[in-house]
Amino acid sequence: MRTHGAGTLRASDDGTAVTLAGWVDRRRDHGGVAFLDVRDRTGIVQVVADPESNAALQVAHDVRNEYVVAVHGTVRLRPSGMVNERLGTGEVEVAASRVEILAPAETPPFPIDDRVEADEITRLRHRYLDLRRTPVARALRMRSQATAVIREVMEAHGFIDVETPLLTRSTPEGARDFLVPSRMRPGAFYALPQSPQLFKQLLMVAGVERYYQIARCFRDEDFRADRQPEFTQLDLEASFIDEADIYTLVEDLLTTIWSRVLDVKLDPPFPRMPYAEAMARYGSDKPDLRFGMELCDLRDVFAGTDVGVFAGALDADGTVVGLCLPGGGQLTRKQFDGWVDFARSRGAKGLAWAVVNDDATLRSPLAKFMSDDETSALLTATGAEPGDAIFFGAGAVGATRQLMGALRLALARDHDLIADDRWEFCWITEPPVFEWNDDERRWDSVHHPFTAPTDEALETMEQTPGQTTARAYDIVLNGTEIGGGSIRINRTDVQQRVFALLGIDEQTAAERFGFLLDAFAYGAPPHGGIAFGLDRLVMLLAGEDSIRDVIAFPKTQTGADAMTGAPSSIDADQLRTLGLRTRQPR
RNA sequence: GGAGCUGUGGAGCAGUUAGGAGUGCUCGUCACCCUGUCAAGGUGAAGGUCGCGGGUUCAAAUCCCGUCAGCUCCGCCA
Repeated sequence: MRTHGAGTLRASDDGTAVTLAGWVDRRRDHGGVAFLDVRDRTGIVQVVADPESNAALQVAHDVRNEYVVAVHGTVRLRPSGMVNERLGTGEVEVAASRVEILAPAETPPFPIDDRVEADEITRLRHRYLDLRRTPVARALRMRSQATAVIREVMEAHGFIDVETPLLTRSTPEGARDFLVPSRMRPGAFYALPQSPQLFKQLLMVAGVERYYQIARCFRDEDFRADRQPEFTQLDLEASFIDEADIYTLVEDLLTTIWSRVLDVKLDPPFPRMPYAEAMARYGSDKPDLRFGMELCDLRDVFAGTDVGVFAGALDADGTVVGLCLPGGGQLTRKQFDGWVDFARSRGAKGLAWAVVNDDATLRSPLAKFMSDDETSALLTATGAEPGDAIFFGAGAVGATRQLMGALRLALARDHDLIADDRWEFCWITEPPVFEWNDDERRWDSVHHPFTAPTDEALETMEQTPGQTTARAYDIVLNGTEIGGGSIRINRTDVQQRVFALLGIDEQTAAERFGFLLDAFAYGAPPHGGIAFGLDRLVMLLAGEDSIRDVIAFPKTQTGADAMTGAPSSIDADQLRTLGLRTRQPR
């Protein structure tokens, strides 16, 4: 149907007879001559219809934006001085002998224009039009490139792609499941997988040794800019490996992706930071290392202080955390109040602040309670200079660090302190195995119940569950967790001890994971793996702020597909077939 | 479950703080004119339940209450 891509034509094609087909990106009609910018997936080229070919000119008068046309003509160099340097094809144009309308088009509900960002809901309702725009199309291509490189690298390392079921068994742990009713067994349900976790471990027992899959996963939880109910993981698992093997493999994979997709050279190995250190220095298990502003432990500075809130926190075995904002002395009282509100909205009782004066004294609501020794120790500890602001959080250790970590990010964003041209990868290692669930009064898994504790932690696991470190790792890029995994438990005795701590008795374990435990009885190799959030990875590659921008047909925050109208009600027959009845929603 | 922001011709915005006639800007659309534009240009025209419902008021896009939708965040996401 066509001989060339519109965007591929160059001066060297001068004189070539071509047939193009694509959409009319824009028409400029001068009456006696008309220009059509014709767009296809390769780009845009200018087509000229002039009186030398009256038939073409007549059709050109009739076409409108987004009409689908075929153009027969000849490539020629543009007259001197009329080169368009913003177009790859700017040196040439196609002199049309014939223009054929393949399909007319309504005026689109929003401009198909890279410069205009229409309302997101309008774009999603007509996603097929939104996808015509360059930025969105570019993200899809980048995603395809990334998955192509992933397959290449994984195959080169001897991994094989194995598909696992989408209709599987519900597991009450973790995220809420999406459920699918069974017609054959009314009242019974499949669950869509939250991840292929159990299957990939079974593949290890099966002797696959090296598995990977680009797998769709489903979690019925609330949305964020980087969370959709269905998303894609690069999932992998290998036998007879340890953490170092995973790090090497992943660093090779990511380095290759960045090199091939962005032509950016990364510099592995990536830094590794124990979880406890990340929490202490950044108040986050996914620190953004593109800027400094580390948290500052002020417990020593304020030991025995007269500042009431600090003393109260320290007496209760809590902490005082400082955070220095360079140049923050410029903030107005109202702005400081705004950050206090920020802290309160995140559940903190308050947030204190101080500005460092030129003479190294403090301007602060708390200044009159602080001794000179405390002030100078504070400046030394935080490294604050005159003109800087220091924020203080006080309270329970975990919550305070988390609050100050969130404040660190928000302040840096607000003051544009984040270098957006950097790729700061980081491994976060040895997170806790268990976390205390205060509501349920029990220990929960941080990762999942098959995560192996470190050898050292294993000895004291029962005495101090909260301090048990895991052979687990997350990989973080620019403050976004892009992947996480662990070395799994392959010894029955260890698995039983972990279940015991989690309050999962033998019978419950058998009901929920019996098939896995049975399998492990037949010779389970040491194994481990990792899963990447592919959407997040591509989001960062493409420089986007939301994974919706790298998913062809994403859902809105209430789980709706603005285009198809899903989820929709179903008719009574379908319900009857499945043995279901719906209740009137209130 | 909770907090915040947004909703004004087809698109993007201003107008809301301090109530006074659907007021304005840029683009698009339609008609006519136009032989070198590339965000073409010129002349003219059409196009509005100010998200929806209720309230206050002589009078509401503007104030109040409710509600819907979108987005961001907290909780949630082994």
